[in-house]
This record gives sequence, C-alpha cells and structure tokens, in this order.
Amino acid sequence: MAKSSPTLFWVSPNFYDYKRDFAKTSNDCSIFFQPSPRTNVLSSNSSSSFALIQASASLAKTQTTTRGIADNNNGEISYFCEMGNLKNAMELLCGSEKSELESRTYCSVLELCAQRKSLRDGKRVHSVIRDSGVEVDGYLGEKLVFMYVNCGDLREARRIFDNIYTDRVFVWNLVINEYAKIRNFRESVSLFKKMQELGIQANSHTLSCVLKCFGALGNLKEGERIHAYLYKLGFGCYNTVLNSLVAFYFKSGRVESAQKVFDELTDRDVISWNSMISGYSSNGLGEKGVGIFGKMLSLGVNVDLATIVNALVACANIGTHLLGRAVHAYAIKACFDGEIMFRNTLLDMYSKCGELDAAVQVFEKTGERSVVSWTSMIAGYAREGRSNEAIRLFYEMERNGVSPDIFTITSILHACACSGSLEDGKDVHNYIRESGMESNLFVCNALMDMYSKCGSMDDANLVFSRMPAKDIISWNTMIGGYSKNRLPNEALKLFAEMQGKSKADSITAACILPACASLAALAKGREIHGHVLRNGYFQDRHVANALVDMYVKCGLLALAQVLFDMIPVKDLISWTVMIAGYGMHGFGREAIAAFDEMRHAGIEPDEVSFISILYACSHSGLDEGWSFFNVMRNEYSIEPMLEHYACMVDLLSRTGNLSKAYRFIRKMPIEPDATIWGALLCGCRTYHDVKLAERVAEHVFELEPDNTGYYVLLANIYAEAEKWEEVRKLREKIGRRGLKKNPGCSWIEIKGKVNIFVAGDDSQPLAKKIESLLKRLRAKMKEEGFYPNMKYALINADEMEKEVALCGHSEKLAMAFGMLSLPPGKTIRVTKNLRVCGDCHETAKFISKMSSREIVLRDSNRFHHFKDGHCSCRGFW
DNA sequence: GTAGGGTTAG
Repeated sequence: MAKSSPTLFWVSPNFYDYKRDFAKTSNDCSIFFQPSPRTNVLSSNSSSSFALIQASASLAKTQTTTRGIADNNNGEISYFCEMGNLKNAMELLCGSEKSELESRTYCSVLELCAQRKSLRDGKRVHSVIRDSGVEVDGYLGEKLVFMYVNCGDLREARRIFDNIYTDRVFVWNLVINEYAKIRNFRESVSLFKKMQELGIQANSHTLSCVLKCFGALGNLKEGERIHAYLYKLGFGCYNTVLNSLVAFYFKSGRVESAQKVFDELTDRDVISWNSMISGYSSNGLGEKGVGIFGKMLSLGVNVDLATIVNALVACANIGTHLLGRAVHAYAIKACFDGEIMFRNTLLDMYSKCGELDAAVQVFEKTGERSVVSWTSMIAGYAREGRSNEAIRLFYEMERNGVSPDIFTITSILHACACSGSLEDGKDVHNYIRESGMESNLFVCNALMDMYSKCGSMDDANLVFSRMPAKDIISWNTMIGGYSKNRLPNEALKLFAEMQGKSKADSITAACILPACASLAALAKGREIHGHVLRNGYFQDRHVANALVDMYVKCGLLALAQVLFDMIPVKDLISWTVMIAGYGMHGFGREAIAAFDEMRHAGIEPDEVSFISILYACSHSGLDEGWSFFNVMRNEYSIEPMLEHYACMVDLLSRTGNLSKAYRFIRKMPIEPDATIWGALLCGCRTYHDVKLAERVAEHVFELEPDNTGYYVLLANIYAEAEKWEEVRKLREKIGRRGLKKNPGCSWIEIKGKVNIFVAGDDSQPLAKKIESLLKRLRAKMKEEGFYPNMKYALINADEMEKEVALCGHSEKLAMAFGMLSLPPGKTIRVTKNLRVCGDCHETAKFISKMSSREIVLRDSNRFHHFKDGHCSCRGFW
C-alpha cells in the first residue's frame, strides 16, 4: 500500500490497518501533518491597551476634580481603583470619615482586592464596613462573597453568603464552583439542591459545574437527570454545557452517550474536541482518541496545547511510540515544543511506550524541568525496574533545588519497594517527616507498601498506627503485607480489627485468604468465601484464585477443584495454584494432566508453574519430572532456579538414585543451598544410607548451622541404624553450638477455634484424656503388630534424645484431641509446622483404620490423607 | 459585568 496522505491517514474508518501500515512504512511521521505555526500571543502589542487605561484614568480624574475638593473621598477612591492603585485606594479608604463612604465605593475597592487576590486588604475593607455600620445589603454582601471567594477564603465567603440570602444565580454559582474546586463535590451538589428548592433557576454555569460534580461523585443517575433538565431550560445548544455533559459521560464510563452528545453538538469548539480525545483515552480507547486528533487536523480545527497533550496521552495509552512520534513532530512544527506541559507529557508518553531512551532525551533537552518532569522520569525508571536509577534521580532532583511533591514521593517509594531497598526507603521516610507530608493518605499508603515489600512490617505498622485517617487501601496494604510476609496471625488480627471500621472489598478478600491458607484456618476461610459470594467478588480473578488456593491448603482438594472449574477465564495463576494443589495432595498424574491442559489452552507456563509441576512429580515419584525439567530449559528458555533443582534432587532421592542425586548437585551451575542438600539427606534416611548422609550433612550444617531440623534428621538416620555412638557425638556437637530449638507444633481447628499443641505440653484442658487415649492406642497398635519402629525408645532420655523421641508428637496430641472433640466419622484435619514424624505417621494410619475416619494431616511439606490404614503419600514425604 | 466546559505525574 502506498503512503497515504495525511488526511486519508487520520480519517480512516479502520484505524488499525493504517496503524499497521504506518508502522511498516514510515519513519518520519512529520510529513503527515502540515501545521500552521501558532499565533504568538506574546508578540501582540500590549502598549495600546496600556494607553487605553491611561486615557480612562485621566477622564476619571477630571470628573473627580470637577466635583470639587470639598466633596467626600468616594470619587477619589473609585478613581484609584480604576487606576488599579490598590495601595492609594486603601490608604484613602482607611483615612476617610466612615460615615461619608458609600456602598459603591466599598464595592469598587472589594472588586480590586478580588482582582489582586489580596485577602489582607479585602479583610481590612470588610472591617471598615463593619465599623461604619453600613448595612451589608444584597449588593455589598455579594461583593464581599466575591472578594472572599477570589481571595481563597471560602469559609468567610460561605459565612456571609449564608447571611445575605441572595437569589442571584451568579453568587450561588460562585460558591458552588468554589466547593467543586476544592473537590468538596457533595457540598456543591447540596447547595445546588437548596438553590432549586428556593426556586432559583440554574444557568449554564450552574449546570456545567453540577455535571462536573456528578461526574466526580460517580452519580450517573443524577447526571442523566441534568441532561434532561438542561434541554428543558433551553441550554441544549450551549457548547459549554454540552462539553461538560460529554466529560461527565466519559467520566462515568458511558462512552456511547458521550459520543452521541458530541455527534449532536453543532457548535463544536476546541474544548469539545479535546474532551473527546481525553475521554477516549481515559476509557482505554486511545486509538479512538488519536483518531479524533487526526480528524481535527483533517477538518482544519485549530488545535491548542491541551489538544497536543491529550493526543500524547492517547498515544501513551495505546503504547506504541510511533504515533507518539508523529504527534511530537507535529507539535514541533506547530511551535508547542517549548511548553513545559507538552515536554512533560511527551516524556511520559515515551516512557510508557517503553522508549525510556527517548524519554531521557526529552528530559535532558528540557531546560526548565519542573517537578513533573523529574517525577515522570523517576516513575519511568521505576516502571522499567531500574530502581537504582530512579533513586539516583531523586537525589539529583533534590540537588537541583526542585522540591518533591506527593507524586514524586509515591513514585520514589514505589521504586524503593520494587528493589527492596529498605535503607533508601527510610531516607525517603525521613524526608517525608521533615517536609510535613507524613499525614497525607497517599504518602502513608505508599510508605506502608514500601515497608511491607522491604519485609519490615514493624515499620509499616508504625506508619499505619499513626495515620490520621485510613482508607480501604491502607487496610488492604497492611493485611496483604502481613500475609505476604508470613505473618498470617497478624493479618487475621488486623482483619478482625477492620470490621466495623472500613468495609472489606474484593482486594481485602484476596489479601486475607492467603493468611487463612497458610494457617489452614478453614472456618475463617469459609467465612470469607461467604463474604465473597454475597458481594459477587468471585468474578475477580485474584479472589477466585486465592479461594482455590485456600481450599487446597486447607486440605479440601475436591472443593478447590469445583471452584477452579467455575472460573470462567483461568489465568496462569489459576492453573499454577491447581497444579501445586494436586502435587501437595499426592496427585501427580492429575497435576500433569492439568499442566498439559493449561498449555493446550494457550497459556505459557512461567518459572513458578514449573516449580509446581516439578514438585508434583517429585512428590509422587514420577520420572516425567525430567521431561518437564528439559521442556522448561529448552522450549521456554527458563534457567532453572534453586527451587527447580531442589525438586529434581528430591525426585532422584525419593526414587533411590542417591549417588545420581549427589552428582547432580555437584554439577549444578548455581550454588546449592541447604534445601537441596536437605532433600538428599531425606533420601538418605529413606534408603538408610548412613555413609552418604554423613557427607551430605556436612554441607547442610555448613550452610544452615542453626537449623535444628537437620541435626534431628541425621540423628534419626543414626538411630535407625542403631549407631548410638554417633548419636552421642552429634549431641555433643549440638551442645557446643547452643542451638535454638524450633519446637514442633500442631494445631486443629474445631468450631472455628484453633487449638495449638506443642510436643510435651500437658497443660491442655483435655491433657489427661488425650494421654490415656494415646496409651490405649499404643497398646492396641502393639497388639495388632502395627508398630514397626521401636528404635526411638532405645535412646537415652536426655535433651537431644528427648527431642528426637518427641519429634512430631504434637500432631499425635492434636489428632487425639480431634478424636475426642469431633463426632464419629468426621474427618480430622491437623496442621503441623514441621515435617510429620515417622511414628506419628504410623499412628495416623492406624487411627484411620481402627476408627474408620479420615485424617488429613498437613505438614510443612505436603498433605497426608489417611484412610483405611493407608496414606496418600505412599511413603513419599 | 463579574464565572464556566477539556489539559502532564501515582
């Protein structure tokens, strides 16, 4: 296709084709536009207007003098006002006999005060008026309101306004508009309603403002009523009103209604067109916005700075820099490129289109950089994940004497959060304190997010607790922060505290569900599920995924699967959660099937979904794991991370290929961590390879010298091989190190209450009953020959052996508690913080057979479903 | 007569 003419290009009904074509054929976009240079306002001759003022002033002077010196000062004051000499007018006013001053004189001074925005002088005039005892009648009162509004003292303006009971629509508009300016739209609307009750008819100014208010308040119904009302009042062809209506519909997301109003607008001006461009892009229809810009050009509509700015925003919205470059070229020819607003928008457009280098170029060529220029650049770096450069720029900005504002602060905090740089974040926090921005809601929310992402929930909580006002984002940030930082109890506590203070939304649900999942707090999770259903939050994919994950981790795999099937459009996360779920519950085959189905659905797996599938294979002892490992590297070019290697070592170890696993670790291109060696150590225990275990343990102890679990594991290996001398040596080694113990702990939720058990703890209310139940069980197990491993009992009872002997007994206590507290036949669901111990595993099998009830035990590694004397892990754990 | 509608950064 040949290059199209500028007109053809822009008015094309099928924009996409042209866009494609454009990208192929054009490098120099400027040729598509033929702008006429903008009229330079500054070059117009201002001396003529100055002469006009002088002439009228001398005329006033003549009039004053003809009236005579003996006359009062009213004329002279008015003369000074006309001259614009506020100082002299004020001096004369204050020096005059109060009784002589006329109402119209006050009015002219007030007018000038308003014009000069001098609240100080305005207040002095007001005080003179009060002293003089002149009646503040309607007209003077209105002037006072006008002055106070113009000088920015809305409180005082409102006080006078409420006292004068004016029926002049102009004055009402003044106040209504001022409330809208400070974004107190409710007050504007309330005054508008009052005005209507009083029978004061709105004019076009009123309607424009009120439409803006309803747009901002998201009140579609009321706005539509104004739409009908404005026709009734005869404003149906006022472009100012219709422009507001267009903006209102766009703001309310009613693109078609906006379009219709625009189509029927006969008297379109540049603002009408600009509103269309901005409205389209703010509704995610950047292409249409750019199309409107093209149409403006082809129709020869004069564009202004706002047009260019809006067009660039539309380009940024589409995300292709080629169109943006075309607008850039046009703007240069039309002489807009010196405008700081244009440059800032241009910079942002390039940065959002992924052309950071171009953005830097614009930034560097911008002589007078405003805070917006710096902030856009910082945000650009942060967006690309180049946090360090963002932070560097932040300090450079300070050195250049530009003060950051709220936008800068939130952008830089975001950069610190992304790079996890707590120190820089704290520096920024110091700056925030010094500059008094600590009470700003946005700043606080960004601060909490930064601290949470940098892993310091204590700091986040400090900010949270000192916030003067919190919104839903503040709560969600904290709850989500606790969840992500593995502080599920704190998350649940805060969620409870939130009740009655702020209404939970779908994001809250997505933030709190992982906490329920991590604690296996099924009752709480179900409660939130109810909340999700009542509010229709299941439509939110984050919520749906979090719900599936919660049920997976609470042990209700079947329910998780039902919910998963109900998700209409499943994303990568949905699939990954389900695949991991199958894996955790020992359904390796199902995990593989789900993985294949996901790929058939055209969803590309990422490194996390590969961890899920590799984990599933290893936990079910499936050799297919190897083919997935290779597919990941060869087909998807994903470099294996420690987690992937750990799965492979686990798979080799479980399937008895211990020396292969050892060689595999040795050949890893990245440094193995304790988890990897630990996986092999587990294998050594399963296959009773003491020799290898000793070699492996050396690595493990070197990498994680303080992790008790690994010492216990090695001790178990020795004990099972009846190497008591080695057990003793190990004990000595541990004694020298003075290890912190990580106590085994299990919990079971009954009627929503979480009951926690620690090994050896007999302070539970049912402790006696639990003890005797376990005694009876033990005896019965012996009787039926269900007790394969009595080796633990041989160990001498001192501290180390006690831990070995008692290891995992907390789950036994929890299971017994479940048997005593739950009705017969009801599934017992127990969660443990460490891996389940072998003895308890046998006990659980026995209980499931003897009492014919299912036991679902979640340990730190996976799920064990015990039924009829068998476990779903089939010995793999 | 005085005012109003669209305008860059999170």
